[in-house]
Amino acid sequence: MTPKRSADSIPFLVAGIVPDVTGLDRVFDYAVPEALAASVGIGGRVRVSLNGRHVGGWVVSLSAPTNDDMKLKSIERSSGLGPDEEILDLCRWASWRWGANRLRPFLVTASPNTVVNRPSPTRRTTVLAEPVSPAATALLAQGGGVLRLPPSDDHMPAVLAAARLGPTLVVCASIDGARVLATRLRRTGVSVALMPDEWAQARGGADVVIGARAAAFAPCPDLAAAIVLDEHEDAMQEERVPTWHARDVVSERARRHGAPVLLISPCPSVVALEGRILVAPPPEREAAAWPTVEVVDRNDEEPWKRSLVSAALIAYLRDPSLRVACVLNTKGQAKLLACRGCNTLVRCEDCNAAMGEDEVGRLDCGSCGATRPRVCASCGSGVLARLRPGVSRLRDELEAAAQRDVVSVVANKDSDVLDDTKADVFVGTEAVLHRVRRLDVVAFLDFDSELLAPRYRAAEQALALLARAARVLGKKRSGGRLIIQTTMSDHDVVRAARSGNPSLASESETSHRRTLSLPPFSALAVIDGDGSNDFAERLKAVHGVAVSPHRERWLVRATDSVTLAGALADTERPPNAKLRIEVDPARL
DNA sequence: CGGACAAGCTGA
DNA sequence: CAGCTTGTCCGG
Repeated sequence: MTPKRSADSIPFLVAGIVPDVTGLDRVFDYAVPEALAASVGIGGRVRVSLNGRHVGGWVVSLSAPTNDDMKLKSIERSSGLGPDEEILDLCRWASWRWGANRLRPFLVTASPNTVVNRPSPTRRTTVLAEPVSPAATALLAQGGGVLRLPPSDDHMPAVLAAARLGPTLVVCASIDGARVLATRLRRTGVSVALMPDEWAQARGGADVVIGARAAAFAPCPDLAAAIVLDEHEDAMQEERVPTWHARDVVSERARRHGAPVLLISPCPSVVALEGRILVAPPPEREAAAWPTVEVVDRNDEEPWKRSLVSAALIAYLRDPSLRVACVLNTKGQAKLLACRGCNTLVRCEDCNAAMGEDEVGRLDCGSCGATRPRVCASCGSGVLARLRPGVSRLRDELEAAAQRDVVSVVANKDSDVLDDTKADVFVGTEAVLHRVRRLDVVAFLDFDSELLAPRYRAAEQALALLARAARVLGKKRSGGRLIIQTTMSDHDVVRAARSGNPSLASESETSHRRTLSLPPFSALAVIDGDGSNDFAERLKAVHGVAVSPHRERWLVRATDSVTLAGALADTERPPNAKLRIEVDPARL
């Protein structure tokens, strides 16, 4: 459409602009001067003057001017490329899907970190590198699905299978993982754009565009296939609102292109599995690809006497030929309580999760929010014992047991390098799995606290933790040992790891979620902030949506994510509300 | 978000 | 009533 220019004061084109200003997510109209008409396109980044200050922004629409547009301010200049029209539309979808009501956070994610004025020309090759995964090839031919690859299996053959189809988007759980894979892919002659730094090359058309979560919004012209590696990882979901998930963004994006998606994981989430084909290796091969798992049953001792340093563990600690990591997650979890009278662990009567103690001395379920008096449910005794030692005491205890130096590995500081040559025994949070190399034994000292964590995804996250350890240890024949200390040796997650068959966990988790109507059998959102009471009241009227109070906030449960997103988008927000809407909450 | 402006509070 | 804080509105 060629706009008419009847007078000099009527702009050549009118651009809808989203300013790059947090807290201000509205579209403002600006005139596109004829001189900029060639360099300003949809999704492009521009500088504009807004209310007396110069700010960046994105062009989200272009239209012919009307007579009302005579007094519009003009765009000052172009400041490079942003998302193309398709990605812009994907941003709109994601904004709707995660109840964001604003576009800016997605536009930031979809834009390069530096000014990119033109795409970098990239050599497009025919990918012929070997080896190619036959399972991945077959699954891609069926339109994609979930590929369960054991923890220490190489991802390259699956990525190469996808790259044979044409331009492929690969989303990894970490930027480090993406970097390693990018380097290996380049060695095979494939052209690779590593996000976020090589945005211009991605836009120019690389064979493989690869990066961490944000790469879900990376340019990838003529997308032919997409892969999400380690779909089960928490890092796949943005932790701030809008809490978008790379799996869901990539799936929607590929669907729009008719491109197949592979969700690859040693322990796929039940959300990933729902409605998708699952391909797993033959059971014997998969079992062999997990390390040897040894379960130390902690039921043998009375709960308050139980040491985290079991006799079985001591044997490994004392073997000077073994490098041992002891994992104890202490971050943000309630202390476990047990009854001194009958040894029963204190659990919620409604949802079975472990209960903690609140400030007023009542028992408090971190999972469903129920509370009850501080009394054992099975024997009525009020004498409860806390089951958690301090980490420094634990280090001393381990050192005494090991009769050699024990290094405690603290949370990931900026210095990712840890001198892991000074000792052979380590203790710390799961960070030890990322920061210590060459381990022979990984011991989860208190796996109950993972299995009973007050989050509805606790079981999946517990298995994810075991998978991470399994990746460090390698296959059974490499001799690594995974030790799980727990009172719940029959738990499906423990059985799944021990038998190297994640279906044992995912099948029971699926039926559990179905029974409790949790995702993927419903869609959840948690709402709080100013105006949330009014907003929740209005949501109650929407068909297919249930609203209930949950720990000082509102829990919204809908039949599915489309209903949920529709309800959140169509329900009027109170004026001046400062709502915080967390769709698909990672923990609940 | 950040600037403009109005309304409310305080102390001399 | 100047000087300051707090709240509300608005941007093209």
